[in-house]
Amino acid sequence: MRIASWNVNSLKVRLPQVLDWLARQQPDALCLQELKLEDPSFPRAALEAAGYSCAYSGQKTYNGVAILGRSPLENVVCGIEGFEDPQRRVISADIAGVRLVCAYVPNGQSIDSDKYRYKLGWLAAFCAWLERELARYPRIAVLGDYNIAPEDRDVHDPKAWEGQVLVSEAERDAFGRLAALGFRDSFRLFEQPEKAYTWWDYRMNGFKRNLGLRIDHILLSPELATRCTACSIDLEPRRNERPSDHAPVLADLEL
DNA sequence: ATGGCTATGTAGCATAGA
Repeated sequence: MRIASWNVNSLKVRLPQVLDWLARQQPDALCLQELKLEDPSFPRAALEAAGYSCAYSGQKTYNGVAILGRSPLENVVCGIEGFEDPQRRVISADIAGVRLVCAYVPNGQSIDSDKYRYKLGWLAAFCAWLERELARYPRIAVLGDYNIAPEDRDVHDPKAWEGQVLVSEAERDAFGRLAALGFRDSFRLFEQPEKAYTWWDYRMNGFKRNLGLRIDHILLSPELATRCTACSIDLEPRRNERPSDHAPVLADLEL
């Protein structure tokens, strides 16, 4: 089973690229973030024609998440149970005996902003909820844009980024608490190239110069981690015309 | 030099992303 995650930064703009990518990689499930469209505008027909069923939770302009599956998606749940949040950032579903959580963690803007405090509170609620979900679903994967670079090796210039949003100690602690629950960063289960990132700034030729961050992750429950055979970042879509600023991450599971 | 680019909403710029 191949699962994947991609922050598309507008599904409306990126739909042709998503369809191309689905045809090329043929994932069994794809989690999308930053749809930036409302549910009535979700391109359901085009994705179903490509062979994917869809579960989505969108809003105007910002945020929005979806799960695409080559087999039916069941028990779809939107949001973090018990955490009121008007921002559409989480959707979960069962597919082929695996529980998938698609998440778009808040960016945080800067460490002195209200958005940073919202991010930390959001992460605390997310972590507490995932502890309960992990107990319910031994086969659970949490995919998405975490907006956290877990370690300095996930940052092109750790000195320049030191203490900033996406790499701050409090954010890395939150990521560490997910690991403490038993979730494994699938990318680090395997030997990987140096300077592997999933996001590059549109400005300053960030991608060409590989000035990136690894902030998109596929976390796996212990049971799924033992069944994971590969994890990689696909750089090809970042080379497209009008690319998303994020690249997709993929993981293969032997179930 | 705190800029640089992209997308959205909405009609000349403001907000947000990371």
